[in-house]
Amino acid sequence: MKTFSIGELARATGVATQTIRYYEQQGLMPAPQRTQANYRRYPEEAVARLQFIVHAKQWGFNLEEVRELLLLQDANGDRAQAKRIAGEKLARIREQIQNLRRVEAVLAKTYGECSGTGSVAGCPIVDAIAEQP
Amino acid sequence: MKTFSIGELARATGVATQTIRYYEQQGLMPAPQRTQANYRRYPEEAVARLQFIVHAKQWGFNLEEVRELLLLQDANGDRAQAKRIAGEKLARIREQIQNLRRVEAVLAKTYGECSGTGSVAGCPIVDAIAEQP
DNA sequence: CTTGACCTTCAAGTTGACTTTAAGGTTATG
DNA sequence: CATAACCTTAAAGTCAACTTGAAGGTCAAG
Repeated sequence: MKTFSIGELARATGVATQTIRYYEQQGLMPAPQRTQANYRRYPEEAVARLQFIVHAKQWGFNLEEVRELLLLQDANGDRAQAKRIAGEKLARIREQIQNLRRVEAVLAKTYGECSGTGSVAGCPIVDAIAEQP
Repeated sequence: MKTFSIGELARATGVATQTIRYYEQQGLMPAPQRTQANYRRYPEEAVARLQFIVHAKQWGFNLEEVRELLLLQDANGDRAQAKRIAGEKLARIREQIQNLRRVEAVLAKTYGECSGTGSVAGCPIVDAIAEQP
């Protein structure tokens, strides 16, 4: 079974070596075995785990949330907990979408109304922001 | 015409006094006149300006963007610039919405599929995150 | 005339997620 | 055997947008 130095792991995943050490320090990546020279030696699973972290981050989970998900996996935790975490995240995502859509609607409307010529005084975009959101 | 101490301005807008000073330092609020005792004295317009900042932030503009909008107003800049700033913001907001919707769709789907019982191994939510996003 | 609520400045601390720096040890290649 | 490309640690720096703290000046009420 292939093992990886931290640099190889970095190249395999696109995550900087310092960031991998940071994840270890933050308890997201388990401390790997060391060589005689005290170099980190990662097993193949480390690639998948690191990729899981990268993916979860791309999904908008922050490191704290990623840690929770990983802990569940490590502890072979129950699915109810994973579902709870995902449910909370889903609620937050939906809230964010609502907020952004409200902004988008008004911005798109005023953007269309704005002539794009003349002084900013009376500009529908600027006026919309000045009013209550 | 009524004038305001920094504390009164803070109470009128819900913005902490230190934050008002910070906005001044960052060039968002103009430096107001001072009393003999070197206390800040704000004119009534300061309330509207500070509220504009608060609203723009609630709209998701960051301080840099708010500064741009305020500069336009101060300079009585042309509407084309305001339209450009708003257009850029609109594009970013739409991108954010797209991303969030993608996440929401998969999360909602897997959330529905997840039984909520049993071990996390094979949980559709966790599996979805482990795969490419 | 003192107490407490204000106000002042400047500097440092906070949060999250890193990145950079410093100062050194190791290993592969020519 | 030298040199470049690795690796190690601990600590400090970065960013945005504040917040907190220290050390002190001012003002209104009782």
